[in-house]
Formats: sequence, structure tokens, C-alpha cells
Amino acid sequence: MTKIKMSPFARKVIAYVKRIPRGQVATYGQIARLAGKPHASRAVGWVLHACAKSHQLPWQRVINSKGTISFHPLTAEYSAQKRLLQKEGVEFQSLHGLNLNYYQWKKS
DNA sequence: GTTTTGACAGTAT
DNA sequence: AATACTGCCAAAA
Repeated sequence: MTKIKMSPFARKVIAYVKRIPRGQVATYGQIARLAGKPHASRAVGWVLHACAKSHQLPWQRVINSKGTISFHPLTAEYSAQKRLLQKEGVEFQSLHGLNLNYYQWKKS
């Protein structure tokens, strides 16, 4: 199996995203903090965009701190993410938002 | 090597 | 409460 060169940060991001249980979500900031860079939330999005497919990550479980999907609502990515989450049992309270207090993953 | 961009978050106004 | 501004980090150009 070929090892792909990747920053330690990206590896941690991937590792933690894979840990998010089905039916729960995490925020970009949360993942960034777990990866050791509390202010790298934007970079988290970058890593996911670059590695989500190749690493088969549950990228849909990562949302922003407001509890909403970070894509523009009219994009295909937005609807795809929302659909995947709903398929996992995540229910949206408002049109675009869910209850972070209830669905956010608490790392063990 | 420097500049620009991006699936964000926190603070200030 | 809602919007604007700033900070931060990693890829791509």
C-alpha cells in the first residue's frame, strides 16, 4: 500500500474525521483543535476537499460552527451533504440548520 | 519563493 | 441580533 506524503496536520484531520460516529457531526473548528491547530478551521475544509474521496471520509459530518452546511444552498454539494446527513438520521431543525447541541460529537 | 484562495471561527461594531 | 472585519493554516497558481 502506497504511503502518500501528507502533512501531520492533514493526517490528524483525516484520522479524527473518520472517528465521527454515524448520525453525529463535528465542526471545522473542533477538528482543527483536535489536530492541534485551534485556528486552522479553514485548512480543515481544504484537507477534506482534497482527501475526502481518496480516503473515503464521512465528509458530510463536518459542518461549520453555526450548525449549518458551509456550501452555498443552491449547489449540488450542499444538497448531497444534506441528503447524506438525513440518511444517517440527522434531522434539520430549520431549513439550513441543525441542533449542534444535540448532534455534535463529543470526543472520548 | 511569493501571492491568492478557500467546505471557517472569533471578535468587534 | 446581524453584519463586517480580522486571524489563522495549508494547497495551488
